[in-house]
Amino acid sequence: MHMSKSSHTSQAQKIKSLSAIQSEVESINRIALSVDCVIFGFDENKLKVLLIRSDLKKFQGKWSLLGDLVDPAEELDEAASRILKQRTGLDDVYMEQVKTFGCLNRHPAGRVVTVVYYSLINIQNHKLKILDNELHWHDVSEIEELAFDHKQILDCSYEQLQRRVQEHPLAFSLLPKKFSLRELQNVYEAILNIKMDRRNFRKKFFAMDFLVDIDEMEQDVPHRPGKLYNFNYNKYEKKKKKWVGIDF
Amino acid sequence: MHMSKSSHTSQAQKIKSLSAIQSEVESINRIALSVDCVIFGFDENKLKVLLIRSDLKKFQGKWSLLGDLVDPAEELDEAASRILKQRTGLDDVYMEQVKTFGCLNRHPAGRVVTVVYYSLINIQNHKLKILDNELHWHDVSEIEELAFDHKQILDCSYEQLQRRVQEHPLAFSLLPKKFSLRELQNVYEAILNIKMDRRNFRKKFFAMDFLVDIDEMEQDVPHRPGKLYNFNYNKYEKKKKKWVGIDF
DNA sequence: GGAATAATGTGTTATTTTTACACATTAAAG
DNA sequence: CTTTAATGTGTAAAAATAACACATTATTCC
Repeated sequence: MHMSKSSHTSQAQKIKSLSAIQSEVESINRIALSVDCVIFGFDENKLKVLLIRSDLKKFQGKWSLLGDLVDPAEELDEAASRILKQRTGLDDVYMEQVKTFGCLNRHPAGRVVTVVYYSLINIQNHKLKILDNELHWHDVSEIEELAFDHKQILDCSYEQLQRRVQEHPLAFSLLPKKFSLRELQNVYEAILNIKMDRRNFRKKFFAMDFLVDIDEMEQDVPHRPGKLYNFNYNKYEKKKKKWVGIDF
Repeated sequence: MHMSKSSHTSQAQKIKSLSAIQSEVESINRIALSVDCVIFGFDENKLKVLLIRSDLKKFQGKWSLLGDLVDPAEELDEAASRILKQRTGLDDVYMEQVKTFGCLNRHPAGRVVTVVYYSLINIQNHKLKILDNELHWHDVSEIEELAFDHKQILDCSYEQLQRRVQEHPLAFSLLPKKFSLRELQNVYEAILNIKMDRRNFRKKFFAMDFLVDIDEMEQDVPHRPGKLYNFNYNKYEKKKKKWVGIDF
């Protein structure tokens, strides 16, 4: 970053002392910064997102993403983890920065720039431990309105998830460690909102060779049980693809 | 965004007045916010990036991206445009947000969170109008060290460009309106750092059917001149692909 | 002006990847 | 024991990608 405003006149080198910059940084040029978390889960064959009732009068009754102000002494990633932990009791989940939203009027309390993260959670393994403000899971496909600009944030995060899930092994973060191929396919179908051919889907994943047959079967399913698999992250890290190809 | 810190005890609905939030937003919780611009260009068959000498004593002699603090009354995108305009005189260029970097110690003057944008510029059409602080183009492949965390920011932006250029018609922003197929291929080869088959490349682009043969030839080239083409953005917008496919 | 040079322009074949599609098997439910 | 509903498996057609060579044209250099 480069802090001086150019004068447009001289081509000379301009040097500033650290203290000159510090006064700019410490002065009026500061802005409230928040982190918002879009927490995705998968249940009943649907993609879900975790919402609370907005605790702001202006948006009373509206649903809202989970967020909080960033402390000036706090890393962004840590703020995201903290919010997740504080609001849900959950820990150690997949997380990825999406984008930063900074519209002047996005927050009624004044200028608040927000850095958005999305998380992927396996709902079965991580039962919510805190339920303040009616915290619970909503179908992504049924959300029409949210507090603030959160609908726009959700849409953007969902689109990023759709893009990323096709090129990276994210789907497994939404499933238990042991899963059947049908469950895996259900995740893809829910996220991408398409139907896939079962045989081709199986062929594709077996060809990738990242699934480990753990020699167990589904339990307590109301139909013929399928085999269970693990995803082998080590193997993936070793042989993951280098892209290349133009396609638009 | 949701601002209260959860107490972890009650499951009741908690409501805050706007003024309560405002005091949080206006108080100590504010952070200096900057925008940094990674400005890519293409020249001599190489991908270039625009750098200045850091104007900060601590990094004297080091090269730096173009950036500035964001004014609390300024949109993020506008800050990025302003920086570009102020430092280079350039206007109306392709721009995309990359990511936000917020490490506690990334700036010697204290906590400065920076939102990174990259831009794509056609160097021929946009001659630099301001040359303060030795502003000029550097080969991306030859950059080894930069001020602040700017090397990391550059790497991240370059990787995003590599990913995006394969799925979106970005390459044309680096070229003049009229370009030859060879120039187009050179852009891809430079960005992706690979060699491509000339015949297959042509076949691919003709099949896409977004190139318009403008019935002109290259001028003043030291070899047989090639035909010139435009990119038809309208046609692209109409028939652009919806992805779908799992591949990692 | 003619020969040498260097890049443009073009088609076909082999390979790989993707898609489409049907039937026997197994366990649970009634 | 019969019915039901899901699992598990292979092949053939179609599409996309990769590999590959030669004639043409303008420039450059004698």
